[in-house]
Amino acid sequence: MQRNLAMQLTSPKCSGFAVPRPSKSKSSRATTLADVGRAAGVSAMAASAALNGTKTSSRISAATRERILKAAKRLRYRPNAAARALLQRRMHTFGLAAVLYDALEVNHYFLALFNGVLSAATHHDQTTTVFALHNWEEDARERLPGFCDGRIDGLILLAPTCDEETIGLLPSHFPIVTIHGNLDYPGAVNIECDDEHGGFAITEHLISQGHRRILHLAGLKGVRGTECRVKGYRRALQRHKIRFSRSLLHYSDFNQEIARQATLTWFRQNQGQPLPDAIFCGNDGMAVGCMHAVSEMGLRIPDDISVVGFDDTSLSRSSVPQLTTVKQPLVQMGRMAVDLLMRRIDSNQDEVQQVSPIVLPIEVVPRGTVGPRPKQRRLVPSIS
Amino acid sequence: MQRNLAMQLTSPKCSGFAVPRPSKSKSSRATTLADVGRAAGVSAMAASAALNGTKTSSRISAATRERILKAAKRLRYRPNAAARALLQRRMHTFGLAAVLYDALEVNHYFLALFNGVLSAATHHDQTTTVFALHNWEEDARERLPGFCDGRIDGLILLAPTCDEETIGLLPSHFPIVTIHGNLDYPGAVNIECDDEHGGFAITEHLISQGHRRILHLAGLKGVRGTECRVKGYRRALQRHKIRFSRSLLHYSDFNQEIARQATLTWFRQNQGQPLPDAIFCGNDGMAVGCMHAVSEMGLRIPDDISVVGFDDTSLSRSSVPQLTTVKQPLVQMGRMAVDLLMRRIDSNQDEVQQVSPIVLPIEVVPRGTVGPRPKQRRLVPSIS
DNA sequence: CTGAAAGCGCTTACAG
DNA sequence: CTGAAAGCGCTTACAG
Repeated sequence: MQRNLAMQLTSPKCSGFAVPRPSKSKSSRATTLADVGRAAGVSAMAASAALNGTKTSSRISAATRERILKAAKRLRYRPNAAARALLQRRMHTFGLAAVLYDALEVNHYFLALFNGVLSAATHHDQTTTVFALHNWEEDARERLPGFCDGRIDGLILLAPTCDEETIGLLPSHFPIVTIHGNLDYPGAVNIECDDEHGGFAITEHLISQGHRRILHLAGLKGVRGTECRVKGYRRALQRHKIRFSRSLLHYSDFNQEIARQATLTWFRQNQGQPLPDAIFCGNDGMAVGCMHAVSEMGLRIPDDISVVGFDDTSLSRSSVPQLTTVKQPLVQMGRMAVDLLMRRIDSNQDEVQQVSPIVLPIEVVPRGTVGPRPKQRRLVPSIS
Repeated sequence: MQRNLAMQLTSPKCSGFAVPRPSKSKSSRATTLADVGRAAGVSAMAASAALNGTKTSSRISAATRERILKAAKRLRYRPNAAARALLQRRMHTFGLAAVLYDALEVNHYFLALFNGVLSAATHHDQTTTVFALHNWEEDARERLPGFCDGRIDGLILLAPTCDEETIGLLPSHFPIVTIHGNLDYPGAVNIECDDEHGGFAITEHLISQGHRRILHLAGLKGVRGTECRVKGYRRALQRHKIRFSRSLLHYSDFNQEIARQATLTWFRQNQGQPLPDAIFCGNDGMAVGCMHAVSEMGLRIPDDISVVGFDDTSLSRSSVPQLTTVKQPLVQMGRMAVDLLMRRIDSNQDEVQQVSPIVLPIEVVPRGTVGPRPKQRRLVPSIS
């Protein structure tokens, strides 16, 4: 019991036991400021001043400074990051926490955001530490707080299903930015895109091609992004006087294989009904799964049926034919998350600055999976 | 001049200037061991002993220890990572350096390895810091050594084109593992897979389906992986008494769009020649680009022509039809890199332990893009 | 068996 | 204008 508590409290990395100091011999020890000073015949402090170019450096003569710089270069001196961090309370590193399913589409989505995050991090001279969580429930609650132990200065959460309790466990005032957060966490900025408008625009795009019987294969029920897209879908139907049919809204999950199965299931349940003109999928990975299912049933895309996705991840350009989809500016969102986080880290964390959530615009990207509405009405074929 | 040198020497994160200590008020300062001790009415050292469960903890009475644990929990105490690192010379973090093109296929390849790296890192209670490089030349040489300043305990390099000079710039004895390294760097373990056999096996697979006129759209010339695959391709032809034709070996690059263009170029240059039975592409992304080109020319896969890739990244399962390819155990390679690195970190770095490179087996994965050799001989169509 | 001190590597504020 | 000291938060070896 007491043991357990101790385990909980200590950082996971030492598993409750103090790690013995490794016996490194001199040869493998990194060069220190003292080494540089010794080599240049000055104190460590003088070396520090010369190398950092602080105002105190003015007192070091040009000749001495040159000697110091030369020694530092020769010895390949690098200021120790841990020592600096201890002093400055800054690791110049932030964390990126995400649940990385094995599933494709989450990866593609992650990859795009990650590109943005990394490029902005490099720009700010920060490094990025990735925390791969198993889920946003127990695992996040158990491990996330432990990461906020000085190894990172702030945290970006890809938090589609993160709840308020989890956020509450983190140190108060810890700089946090969420992307596609499921809630507006107090004190955290959220970045998302206009999902409702995305659902609206892509549905309207399909309607503009003559489609009227549009199946929406939606993402995971209850997730904010899913519900907003459904809302947009329904608004577009209403706007164009198409009656919403409950049988044309089918919830599934953001996963290629699950979406493939869900498509087959829907077709099985609706045998003999009129074939949908088009299928609007919750994201690109789902659309690819849906395309596989449609193709298995002997239907051609876009001749027999149109299919669209959401996100505009790299998947949409690798499918054959390429996928018509809704572009979320994912790379930009990743960059923005870093910029916002940097601002929060630099600012005084005590002034509670409630920033309103950032909502980015979306854009329909027409590619090859949408065609005109088929002339000939067909029924849903029976599945062997 | 002197300024420049100073800039070079200081860590990039502070850009040559000392960062002023941020004035954090007490409220946002993290709980320290002293705080815990004070709350429990003992010294910081006693608190440390109780929380760490070291042998010295035996001297702390059960009641006192419980008081300390309670205080620590109440105050949400987390041992400061920087302070620990300073003492232990361990950040419990390693770096993963890679050039992350915007191009698709490198990302897919990276993603698979990254999954393996992250899962093994979690298993070892380590965290992973990602260093995104622009290239393996100037950028790697300039920035990589600066990362070895104590913020990471070791480095995994995805180094397809890294040269020996770059490795030489890193601190000697710094634990390094390379994946698909282009050279055997002294002191670094390299992990790769049996590319030669992969090229051989997939070519033989095509031959077994009756194909004889096999175009090899190879990856970037000069990269070890590329050349090994070419070698395997040629060995398979030879084994089956098919004369190698220089016109059927076309070097390109590991990039979807470049491969698409290269395919079109090859077809343009070979108009009127017999159509290849099959195309063996340097990796999956190239295969997808090739599929797009082939499809643009009005040819069907696999009825008119077969296409195969290499790697078995997630791309191969998202194309329609799904791609026949060669499986590299990328996730496993990522895991293995971490395991090896951990062993190097834990071991005494002074004993130069030259480990022989690790070569993993490959496996042909038959999917939907390979069919029997078309009965009817066709010629390369002309491109509009 | 317990407490005070030393030290990891660095920088800053403070004596000389 | 320069040098020695203090301190970031922690742990370990060493006096009492």
